[in-house]
Amino acid sequence: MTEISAKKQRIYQEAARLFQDRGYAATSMRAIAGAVDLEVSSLYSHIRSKEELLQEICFRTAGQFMDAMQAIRRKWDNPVRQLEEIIRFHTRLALQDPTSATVFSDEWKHLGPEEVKSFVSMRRNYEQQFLEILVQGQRAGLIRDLPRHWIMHTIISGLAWLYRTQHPVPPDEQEHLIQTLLAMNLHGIIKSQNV
Amino acid sequence: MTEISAKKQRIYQEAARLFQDRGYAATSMRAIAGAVDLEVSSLYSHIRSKEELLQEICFRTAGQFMDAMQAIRRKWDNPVRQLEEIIRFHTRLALQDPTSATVFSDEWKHLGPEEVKSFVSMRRNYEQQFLEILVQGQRAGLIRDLPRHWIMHTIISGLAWLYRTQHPVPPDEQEHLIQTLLAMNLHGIIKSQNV
DNA sequence: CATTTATACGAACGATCATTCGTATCTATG
DNA sequence: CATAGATACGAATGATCGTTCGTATAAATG
Repeated sequence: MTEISAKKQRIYQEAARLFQDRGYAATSMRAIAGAVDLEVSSLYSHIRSKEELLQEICFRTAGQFMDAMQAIRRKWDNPVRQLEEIIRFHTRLALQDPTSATVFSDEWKHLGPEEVKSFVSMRRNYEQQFLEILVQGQRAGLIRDLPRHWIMHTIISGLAWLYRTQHPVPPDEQEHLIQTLLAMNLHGIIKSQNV
Repeated sequence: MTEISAKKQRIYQEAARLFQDRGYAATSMRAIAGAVDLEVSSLYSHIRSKEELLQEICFRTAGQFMDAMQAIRRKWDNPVRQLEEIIRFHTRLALQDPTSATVFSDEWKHLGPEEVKSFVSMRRNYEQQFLEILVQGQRAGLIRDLPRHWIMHTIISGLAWLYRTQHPVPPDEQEHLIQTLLAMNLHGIIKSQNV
């Protein structure tokens, strides 16, 4: 019944790729149609509108982030370990689905007014949970007493190049990359330890 | 003679703001005209085209980055100090002109084909100089032997939230923010020193 | 085989886009 | 005052946009 046709999946995939390359506003339905070898009008046999494409990509990715955050907070109680797992998840998702990650991160502002409100609300929820982890880490004396908002934004923003730049990282380097990102975020890039 | 009229400056300023909010493609000349209290056709008494606005913003900001990089490399020879000054400059520019910084960072892909080539070439030059600083720091044993491209992208990307998110930082907090960003990038967020 | 259902298409619609043109007004200079 | 140049405007142009509609074909169902 509610089976997702292969063609529909293909449309979403190509739409995400085009949204990443040119941005939502600069991507025409004609361009999407061309990418999936259809005429423009034929697209509407599969999707309702251009904005539906954007909505699906944004909220599906948002759901993945929310689910991951919840799972991580359930599974571990050490806040530093939780942070590590969050960075792990961001990295894996960015490498596995960079186009969706970019659309999620950059193009959500082109959603309709009510969808934007819903989206921002989800993101605020996510950030709130992130901040709580930092609070716990600081209370436990594990994390430096730096302003938590600045820590959070720097960590999240510092991972954005993974999907924004088109540097493809081979799968066998993925764990090396994650270890490097963890080292940088947790211990910085300076060798000497006199802080 | 080559005096820049106040109205022209105003147009560039409002254009950058709109490009940041809605993106280049989704910003109409009518919206820009409305923001500076003009009719659309009147804009063309001051500027040549919509793309000229984008070009000016992108390449002016690119020039600022290139100049800063050159000045820093001339003034200091300690690579860690050079990195510190780069982070300082990114932060100051992001806080002082966040709209231009966003356009520079996100909207350059809407430049024409030849301008994109020129822009990417400048950015590659900048990144090359950044990498050289990291090489020197690693050779001197000051910077951890992590992959340099990953270090560079993480640092630069980790500063992007300063202009991307609309968190206004009051001027008297600016130095505190810079110190926090330096601490995070150089030494991480973890208290314990057993690495 | 007959009938429904899903998919594809060409043509067209109204809206909006960036830009141009002729003209009017305003400002500064002779 | 007269003239010239800069600035502002309304109207129009051609292009492109997302979407709809009627129809045709292909696939699935009875």
